[in-house]
Amino acid sequence: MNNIELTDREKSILRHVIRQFIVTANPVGSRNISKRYNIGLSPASIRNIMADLEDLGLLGHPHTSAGRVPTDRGYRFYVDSLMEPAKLNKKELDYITANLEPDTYETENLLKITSAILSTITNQLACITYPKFDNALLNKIQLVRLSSQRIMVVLTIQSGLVKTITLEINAEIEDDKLMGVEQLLNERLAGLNFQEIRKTFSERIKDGFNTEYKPVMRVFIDSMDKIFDDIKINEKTVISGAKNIIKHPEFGDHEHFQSVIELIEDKDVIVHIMEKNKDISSKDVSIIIGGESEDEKFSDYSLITKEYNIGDINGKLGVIGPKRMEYGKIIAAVVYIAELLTIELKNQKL
Amino acid sequence: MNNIELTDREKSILRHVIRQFIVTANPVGSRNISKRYNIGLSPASIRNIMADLEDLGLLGHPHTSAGRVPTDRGYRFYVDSLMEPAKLNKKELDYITANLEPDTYETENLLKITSAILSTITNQLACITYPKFDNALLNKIQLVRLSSQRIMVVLTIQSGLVKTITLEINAEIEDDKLMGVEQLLNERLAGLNFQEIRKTFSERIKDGFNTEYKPVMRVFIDSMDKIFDDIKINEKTVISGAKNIIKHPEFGDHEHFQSVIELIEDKDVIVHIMEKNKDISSKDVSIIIGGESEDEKFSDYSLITKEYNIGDINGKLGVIGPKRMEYGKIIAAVVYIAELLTIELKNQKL
DNA sequence: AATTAGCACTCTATAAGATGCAGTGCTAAC
DNA sequence: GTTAGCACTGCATCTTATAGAGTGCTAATT
Repeated sequence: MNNIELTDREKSILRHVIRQFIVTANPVGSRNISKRYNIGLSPASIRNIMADLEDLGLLGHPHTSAGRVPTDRGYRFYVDSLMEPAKLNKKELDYITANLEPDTYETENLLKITSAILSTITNQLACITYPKFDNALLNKIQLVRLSSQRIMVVLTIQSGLVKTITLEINAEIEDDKLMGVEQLLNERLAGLNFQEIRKTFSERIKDGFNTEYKPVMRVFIDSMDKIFDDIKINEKTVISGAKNIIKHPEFGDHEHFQSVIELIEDKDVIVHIMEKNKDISSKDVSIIIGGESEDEKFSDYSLITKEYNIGDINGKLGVIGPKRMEYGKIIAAVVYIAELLTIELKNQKL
Repeated sequence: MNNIELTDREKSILRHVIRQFIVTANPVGSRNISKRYNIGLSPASIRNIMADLEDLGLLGHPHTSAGRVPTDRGYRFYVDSLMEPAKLNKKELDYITANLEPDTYETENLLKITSAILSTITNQLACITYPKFDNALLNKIQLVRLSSQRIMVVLTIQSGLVKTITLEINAEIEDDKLMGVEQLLNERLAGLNFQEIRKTFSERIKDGFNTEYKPVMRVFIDSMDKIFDDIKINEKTVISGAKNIIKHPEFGDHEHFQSVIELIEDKDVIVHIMEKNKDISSKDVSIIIGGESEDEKFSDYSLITKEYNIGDINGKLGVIGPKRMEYGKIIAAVVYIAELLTIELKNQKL
């Protein structure tokens, strides 16, 4: 995909420009580089190289007499070939351990806390999706009678997470019938994943349909989507840290400010971008830079995400910020927290 | 509390100033009023009256040669004595009916949708708290075995709402003991409210403590807070509509922008203010204007809230915006939606 | 006695210059 | 291939000028 060949000197200049721009947020000039790093080249030579890099589409100009600014392609090259990996420092690690205690919270709250931590450490927006139940393996179904006409369906999945759904039934159901249905459902569905159950539910239980259980089964058929459908991710996705991200100089004007608000309130854009590149080997960190997202609204941002796992199910967490972000550091943070979450949640008897 | 006596003429001028300021967001001058409303007074006379109103603390000046601006006291007088009640128009009513269908959602989602609607109609921030379980009357407790060492406690309250908590037990519990405990708990606790249960739990079940149920009972004692404690309101409170509120001219600069973000991300300020005036007859609309909140961070905002009820429990919903808001209209919206929610939720067999 | 016209004054917002600066691109010299 | 030199460009910032909206006070008017 990225078959650009650069000389060592070009790489060095490109790296300096991007590094410098990430730190200062100002277009980087030739003189600046020549002086700051004693690179053994005059500003004029650096200008020539910069011009070449611009021809290659790696750098750009805001206007004639401004310094150079990385393009999306420039960032991409930097991330793929130039950047050296970073590590979290002691202070950051301490902050995480001090604040993240997965076993003390219920899942939803854990997500909020994790997101807040990730955001604080990176000084960007953080987001985290609720784990997807699509691949969840059903351990068992239990039916609890709430009142004469309402039952609660309790689904336990292999990882130990529990999902409950309340069903309305327009008829009195005797206790023994309820237990019969419970047993039937368990026999037919236990061990399967939700996706599979959705596809083959009617088929699997159709013989139970012509028995005394019919009225209850009907309710289950009707509510199947509600019970086994995946959760609506963007309702459960947490995005936090607006107060961090708006301090960056790119959000000085009203327009960009508004764009942050939109990003946070309509989670669809972010969730969609996070979901999109699912075909990319899902264990790795995914990095999406500006226009690569193919979403106009996201063209000023970058997104770094990674999967985390809770037994049989998984979600994603990530960081969103202006393209001018410290990729190395943020990747380290995302990876660290995703892995921490995965390990801790595995140890936890959910 | 507000024993200011004004002449009709003063009232009229004050009303005009506030009305005008609410619409235009610019300090209102004497000439402006004299021309716009043919009030039969020259600018000079109006200036005299304005000066009087300023002495009374109802109006203020941003600087010497600017027009007048309402003070908190001015708004308060307006809201209490000057404003005439407004009604929602057909378009707004239609919008609400088209979007709010309480019986199709689970509670948490319903809150989100309600908040979004309220925000759209008023063009301000909307917020809504999860109903407080403090006064909830316990209907019954059910214990569901999730695995050998985990049980789910299902609490059904009178209104039909259900709360579930998962407990970890460090010992194998036989089925019959579980059922015995369930029965015991129901006998002792059903019909009481959560607050009462919290206070008297150990007392009420202490005789069950020296029986074969001891190990299970111990877990209940230890987890009592988790089970019967009130939900942490600010975790469940929904605030939405930032994209509406930031369009108002008062949020032109960075500082005010940041203040909105803080308000949304740290819900504590809002939740605290909403909770504070609970002693005021809780059925009525509550209006808090700027400094009346006694919170520095809230001094530029007003808050209009009302209670809504789901059977035995209740929450609050409200609108937050700059003090320069259309009080009449927003009160109408808050009242209407709170009542709609209450009625609809009553009809709903939860 | 209340109202109004007139006027000097104040503060702000906006536009228009003026100036400096950072940086480029090109050419010619090294 | 590299660098010095130079003309040029666009932006940011500061200053200054100007217009406008509004006040407060005083004196005239009703």
